[in-house]
Amino acid sequence: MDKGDEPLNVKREQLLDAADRVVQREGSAASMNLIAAEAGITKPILYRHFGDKVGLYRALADRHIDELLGRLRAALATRGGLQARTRATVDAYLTAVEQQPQVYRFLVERAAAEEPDVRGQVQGFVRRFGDELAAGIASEPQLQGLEQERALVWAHAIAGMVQATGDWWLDHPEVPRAVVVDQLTALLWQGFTGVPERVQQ
Amino acid sequence: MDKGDEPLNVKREQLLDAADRVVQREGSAASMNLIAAEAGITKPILYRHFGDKVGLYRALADRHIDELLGRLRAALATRGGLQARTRATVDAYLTAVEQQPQVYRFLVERAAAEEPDVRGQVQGFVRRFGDELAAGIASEPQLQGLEQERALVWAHAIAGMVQATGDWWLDHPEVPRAVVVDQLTALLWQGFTGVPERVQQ
DNA sequence: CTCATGGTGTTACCGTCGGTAACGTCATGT
DNA sequence: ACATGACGTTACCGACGGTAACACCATGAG
Repeated sequence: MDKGDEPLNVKREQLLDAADRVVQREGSAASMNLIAAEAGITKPILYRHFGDKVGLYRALADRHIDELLGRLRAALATRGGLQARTRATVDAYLTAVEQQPQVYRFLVERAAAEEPDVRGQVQGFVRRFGDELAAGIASEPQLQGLEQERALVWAHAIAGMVQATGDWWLDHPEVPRAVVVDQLTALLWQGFTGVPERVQQ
Repeated sequence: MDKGDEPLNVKREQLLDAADRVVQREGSAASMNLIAAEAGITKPILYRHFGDKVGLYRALADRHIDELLGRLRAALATRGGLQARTRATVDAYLTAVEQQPQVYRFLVERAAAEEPDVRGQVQGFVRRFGDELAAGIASEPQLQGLEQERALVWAHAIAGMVQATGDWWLDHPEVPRAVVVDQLTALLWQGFTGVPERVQQ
């Protein structure tokens, strides 16, 4: 569903652009009125295009999610061993956090928490990342021993782990990204087993 | 701070009890009016006691957080090897999720997302769990090789991992808790290293 | 006895939010 | 000429978070 009619979605994209600007500027104070004003119009048009607020938020989130998910997919599909690809994926995620913190916050906080009632519908960004990751893990040659259930649990665990670390890192920018990536990769790779020796950075 | 004046906090606790009931019953639709009505009073009294909405939410969250954090601390301090204690802690967390899903949702969704502006103040539940965990990891005899920075990153990573898995599990109750616990422990313990063999459940 | 204090409670109001009804305008193609 | 439909408006609604103003007791001190 939601294919892409050519003439209709022109305006729609403009509205989303405006909404994006407001979110970027106002953060969580982005209201329908503000967004409409930014777009140079008034509320009802917004509602005709997106139904309601979560509709707009979802549309807004989908754009970024699709792009970020694409980057993560690409990182996961690079050449190299599983460890290197794990590292690349984690790095891609944290790079996104670093480059657009406001957008990132919107994705994990608003788009996820704004719809606690319609649960099961959009699931927020991390959830989609987790589902995606589960498929990746399940089809990983090196991990063929995994039963599907484990792949699911692990995928969502890993997604949440990277997300929480990203959140924490937002408030601790003094730690270089490479360090965080290294430590996450190490944890993912060896867990507590490989603990005493220093990470080979 | 926030010690505990004896006569004053009697009413306060009653109000928090009422708020608790509303949150349990209404979920995210818990408004100040509803809470006041549940307590048999009107809004302004609520505001005199808690300042504003996030004040109430914080007081409400703190009760549960303190209790849950206590249980996690206890699990982390049981006798046994690090692995067994890791498992116990993960299990304690997921047990809380299982027993009071509504409260748990409130802790991670509302209390965390309700105050995106006052960031750095309460930080939500998972954040506090992460900080606590960092101290635990740092003082762990078996993990003395860890630099402090790594302990921090790992702690928040692990906290987020368990939290995200808990969230996911809320929507997949068909998976037994023990299975989730086992798989999380395995991931934490060995990471991808120990992957091909089945978990010894 | 009086009177200030401080906690408990109320009603009535404010601005803002998400959302909608009703009404116009202006191209388009038949 | 006329229906269609997208684009746009103003004006309104109920509910929310939050506050001002006022009232009702107890207490204890002068």
